[in-house]
Formats: sequence, structure tokens, C-alpha cells
Amino acid sequence: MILLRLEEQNMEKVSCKFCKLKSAAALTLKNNELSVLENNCAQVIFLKGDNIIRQDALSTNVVYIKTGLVKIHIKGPIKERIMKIVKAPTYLCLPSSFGAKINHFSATAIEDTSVCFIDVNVFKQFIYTNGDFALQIILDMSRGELQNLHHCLNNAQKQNIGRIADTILFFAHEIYNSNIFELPISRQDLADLNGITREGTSRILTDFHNEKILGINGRKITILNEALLRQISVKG
Amino acid sequence: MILLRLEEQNMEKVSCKFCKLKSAAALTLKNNELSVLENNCAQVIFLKGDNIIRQDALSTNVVYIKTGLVKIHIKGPIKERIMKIVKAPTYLCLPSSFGAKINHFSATAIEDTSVCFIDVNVFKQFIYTNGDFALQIILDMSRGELQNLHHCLNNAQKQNIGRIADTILFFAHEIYNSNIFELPISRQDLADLNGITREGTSRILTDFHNEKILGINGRKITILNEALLRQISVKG
DNA sequence: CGACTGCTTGATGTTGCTCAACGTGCGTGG
DNA sequence: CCACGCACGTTGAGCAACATCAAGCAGTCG
Repeated sequence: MILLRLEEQNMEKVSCKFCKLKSAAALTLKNNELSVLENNCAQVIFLKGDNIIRQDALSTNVVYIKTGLVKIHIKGPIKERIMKIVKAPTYLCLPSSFGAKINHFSATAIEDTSVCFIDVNVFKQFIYTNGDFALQIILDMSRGELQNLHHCLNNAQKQNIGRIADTILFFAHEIYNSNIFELPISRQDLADLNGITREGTSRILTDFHNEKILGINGRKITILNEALLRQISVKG
Repeated sequence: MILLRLEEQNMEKVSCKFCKLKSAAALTLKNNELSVLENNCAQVIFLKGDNIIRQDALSTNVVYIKTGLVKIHIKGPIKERIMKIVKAPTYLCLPSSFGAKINHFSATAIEDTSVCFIDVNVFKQFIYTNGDFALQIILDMSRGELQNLHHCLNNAQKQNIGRIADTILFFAHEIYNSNIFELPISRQDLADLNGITREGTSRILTDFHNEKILGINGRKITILNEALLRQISVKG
């Protein structure tokens, strides 16, 4: 079914030249380069829950998330782990495509998401011939690495309650820019994102609810006492 | 004192052209580019324990670790955390220099280490004008990111005993290529590297000793039962 | 010798995981 | 239509893993 949708979408002629949602790197491309890109780029729409890329599969494409929200997850030696939530616009698979040939993680849409698959060789060619493009890609990777570092550090030092607080604030500020939002993931996912159990997540959320820090109605979250939440997030 | 040594070293004429320890990226540079590099590159020797770069300081240099062993550490909101141990040859500060202007972490030599400081603008220029160089840098960053991912994942899911086992195996295989080696860091550092307490580290090491998995004499480690150690590392 | 650092060991309290039970909504198949 | 399995969510009880606190020991340096 996903494959069918993929087929349909590929049929559409994608125009990169007139794409309104170019990445910073793509903005540096010249007209003739954009033509090349256009011929080696497939745009696909994924619905919430669809698997975008699969761990351990061969990868010959770079993935550009044009719109939407995606979770990056890894099947670890012990259990599933969600590494991070990323929102458009961003590239994925740069490390996988260049470093190894197989994907080191899976990506799943947690909201409807539109994605461009770009042939890795074309991508390499751009890096090779367009210094501006290369620089933008390196900047993008740098930003990603620093974000990883931060997330890693947080997770490693805080106790469960602090991590959940962190995640709630992350969704409110980084993703939805609002103190009222609909959580796009299940409690299980929330647990995997923070390396704790489903039960623990549940307990902490009800605690927050009882302490009047959060209003919770199913997946609908309202931040009632942001100051306290922030304090919990920092103190761990 | 460190500054003095820095001064002395800077006086030495560094010849990048004839450097035997070029990075994969530097190998792609043409003769004239190497001349530019030579004029914007300072080589410094750091002794064990010396601080190479400091968190929150302004950074206008890319750091190339030519020989030696370095720990990357961050002063987190809660306590000090050692992110990773890296050995030569490798670049540091790529994310810091390009993304932000300030260092996001400190680096300290844990063995005598020789380092080249390279002006970030020269570096950028190479990326701009030499596609091969840019590609190599991107490959390097990709490798780093995957390594980070792995370390992050391991640490997040395993319990203390598995992390220590992991670290021991890391030193044996990645760093010293021997089952007998001298630990280059204190128990405190070992603890910070794995996000556990000094006491916990101590206890686990003596456990390993009692179970005849490791021979321990101060900082001298001998792996006696590698199969079991590996099993502990995997099972967590 | 005394102060200090790095390391070890034991006792105690807390965190958070495991297990088990139960309610709910959703899709499938009889 | 209902019965059933299945994923999700919540709650409680018990227990293992860890951190914390406290004390002690060996080696080093002034």
C-alpha cells in the first residue's frame, strides 16, 4: 500500500526549480544544477505512522524532509530506542549514505510528511562542484551534531521526571510553539524517547497532572505551570 | 605555563607539505593549498592532563589531533560528563567552529598529544574550492555521528556493569589493541564517562576482579575472560 | 609527620523497573 | 451484531539496581 502510494507520487513531475521549500543548501544551486536535481529526485507523501526509511536496508538516497514531523528510532541490542524527533526542513541519512551504505536507523512519520528522495551520487556531485552547497551541508550536520550532544547529555544525567519535563517543553517550544498541543506520539513512544518504561511515563504524567503542572486529556497537553516545569527540567 | 609552551611551539616552523600524518582530507590538498595551510596552522604538543580547548571559550580554529589520546567532556547542568575518548588522527571542533562560535565542550589530553590548530577561514576556503576536501570532511563527520549514536544508545540502555564492560573492551580493542593495558584515566573519569558514580565504578571493577574476568593492579588492566566480558557488554 | 588525593568498602535510602491486574477503544472475523 | 484479540493507558505492590553517606586505607608530597 505504501509502495503503491510511492509509485503514484513518483509519477508526478517534481519541479525543484520552483519548489518553495528549498533547503539552505539547495538555495545555492544554479539553474542547471537544479535541473539535474529535478531528474534525480522523487517526492513522496507519507501519512502519520508510515515508515519512511528502514534500519538495515540499503540506502542509495539522501532524504530531505520538506514538511512534517518524523521520529528517528533504532532497534538497539536491548530494545527499541527513539533517538530524536525532527521537524522539517532537514536532511536525513547523510551519515548513513556517505559513511555506510546501510541505514543505521529507521524513520517514521508521526505527522503527515512530504519527503524528497535524492540520489546520493547527485548529492555528492553537488558537494564536489559547488563549494557553497558543501558548506551549507556541513553547517547542517554541525547543527545536528550539537543537538544530538545536548539530547544525549540531558538524558544521561537527569532522572525520569526531568526527562519527561524536557520532552514536554521540547514539543511546546521547538515543535508547536504553543503551550497547548496534541502529543503526536503514544506513551510507549514517549517512554522509548527517554529510555524509561511505559508505566513510568504514565505515572509521571499523572503526577504532573495532580500537581497542576500540566492539564492532560488523552494526548492533549496544556502547560499550566511552565516555570515549575522548567525548573524540574533543569534540576533533573 | 601552557601558554609558554604554546609560544615555544608556535615558533617552530611547521611543514604541512612533508607532514607524515596528514588527514584523509589534507591528502586531497594541492601543493599551493598546503602552502596556505602551512601559514595558518600552529602545531602544539600537550602533555597528559593539559587542557586543549575549553568549553564556552571562543573558537576560531579547527583542531586536528595528530597523535595522542583526548577526552571530550562537557560541564552539564548537573555535573561533569565525559562524552567520549578519541584517538588520533581526527578533527575536533568542526561543529563548534562552523555552527556556533563558542566551543560546546572541553578537550583534555589524557596522553601526550600533538595538535594542529587550523584557522577556520582557511578551512572554509578549502571546502569552498576543493570538492574532494569537502567530501572527506563530510565523511569524517558522518563517521563521528554514527559513533556518537552508538555510544549514546549503549549508554542509555545498558546498566552499569554493561557500560563498564563496554568501556574496558573499547580501550582494549579501539585504543590499545591489546588485552593488557594501562588505563589512562582515573576511576572518577571512568565513572563520568559512563554516567555513574565513582563508588559504583570501583565496586564493579572489584567484582570483575573477583570473578576472574579482569586482572587489576592499580590502573593496569588485564582481560582474563574476554568471552564473558563481551557477553556482559552485550546483555547489558 | 600531617594533609591530601585517589581508591575501596559497607550501610542505608531512593528511584525506577518488573509483574500483574484491569479498563478502553479499535479492527477482524465469525 | 457480538466475540475476540490486540495495542494503549493506568494503577498498585514488591524488588533490584544505584546513589548517597560515612568511614577507612594506601600512597604522595610538602
